[in-house]
Amino acid sequence: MTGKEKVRWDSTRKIIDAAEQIFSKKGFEGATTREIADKAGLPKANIHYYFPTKEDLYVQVLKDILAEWINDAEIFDSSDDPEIAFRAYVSRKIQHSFTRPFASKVWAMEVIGGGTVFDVHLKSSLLEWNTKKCRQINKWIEQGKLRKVNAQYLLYAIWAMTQHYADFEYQTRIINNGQSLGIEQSDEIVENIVQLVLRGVII
Amino acid sequence: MTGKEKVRWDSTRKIIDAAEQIFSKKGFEGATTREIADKAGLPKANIHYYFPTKEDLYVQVLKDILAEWINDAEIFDSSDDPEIAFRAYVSRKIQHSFTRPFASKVWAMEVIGGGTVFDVHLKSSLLEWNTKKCRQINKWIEQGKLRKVNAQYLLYAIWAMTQHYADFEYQTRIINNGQSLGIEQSDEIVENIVQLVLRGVII
DNA sequence: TTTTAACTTGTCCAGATGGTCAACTTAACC
DNA sequence: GGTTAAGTTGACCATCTGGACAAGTTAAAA
Repeated sequence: MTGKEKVRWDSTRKIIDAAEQIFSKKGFEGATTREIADKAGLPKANIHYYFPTKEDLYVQVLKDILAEWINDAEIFDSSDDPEIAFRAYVSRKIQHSFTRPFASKVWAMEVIGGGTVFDVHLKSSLLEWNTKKCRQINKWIEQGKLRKVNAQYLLYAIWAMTQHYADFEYQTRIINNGQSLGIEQSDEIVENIVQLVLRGVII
Repeated sequence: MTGKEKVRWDSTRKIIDAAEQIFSKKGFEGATTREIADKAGLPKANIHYYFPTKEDLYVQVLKDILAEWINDAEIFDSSDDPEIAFRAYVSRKIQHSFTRPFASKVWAMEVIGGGTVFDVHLKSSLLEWNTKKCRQINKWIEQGKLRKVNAQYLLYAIWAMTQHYADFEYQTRIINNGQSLGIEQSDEIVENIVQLVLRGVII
């Protein structure tokens, strides 16, 4: 990758990173292209060269995030042992809360706000992901590895708890005396969520 | 309450209700006073008569929500039996997800976005609430009623799971074939969360 | 070297934004 | 019934918004 290719790649990367931060603070409507441009260190017109509209950019940011989550969830199928699978999945998800804190927030804002963009571009990917995971949990139940729980509600519970540490980072920081929960606490957090889940579902 | 008093009360109520909806869709920056006025069925200038600035209105909406949550959590102290207390609290929280769906979303957006307003006006109330609840859980642990768990993380877990059904209603709806989880499912949801919590903490 | 397509950016614009204000109506108190 | 304070509202404004565009620069192909 040289010359123009590299320039294109660098610029889009810079723009998406900046957009992720601004969208995560203000949501789609509240974010301004100027602010995104400033954070990216590029003129506003340049943003519009790579992403014709604000919405195009927003969609790209959301697609990136879902792709990463779907990737995270692959690990769910990595083991036939639900304990290992749950722990691996939660662990990855929590890691990402710390290493890529803005991504999940953009998603959260989009969904909370009613998912206008979501509806058109992301619905089917999410549904597919969800169906697959439910099927896996139900398989474990059939195999007698898990208690007979509602797979969907269990998935929501795991989702909710892991998301919390990313999305509500600000709230947990306030409660933790203004000190961010760092990567050092992540093992503790993971273990806590996993314990709760396992005691709930392992026979 | 007659005449002017009633007028004032009616108008502020209408405005706050409308604001709650708009803020929950667009966040603080994305919401416009015009849109709030339209939803409230009042001229924009009238909004500014009761709430001089957009931020004044926003703060009021957030304060209302926190007040309700603090009220919800009173029930936590209503019983010495943690099982009864947890069930009552989760149940109330989930009820509110259905009866007042916008409130929690405004809060979520504020916190996710970094809590500028939160910081100044709501921090201390939240901290006080949190400390009290942790103390109660720790008391139960000392009394041997609960397993030795980290009270703070347990509180986060309960918080996250209950919030999920309010904040991510849109996502759960998509997954549920476009059909909203109605008040009819609320018992099921409550029982699911409570079971997970109880299996995790009851000795 | 010339040509061409990709990229950059300062400038501009129609429409929207939060908020003001002055003219007005309503209801309560003397 | 007259005075006053509370409430209403259309018109207005400085500023900001997403986006268009034309004049430029860069780098790769001919």
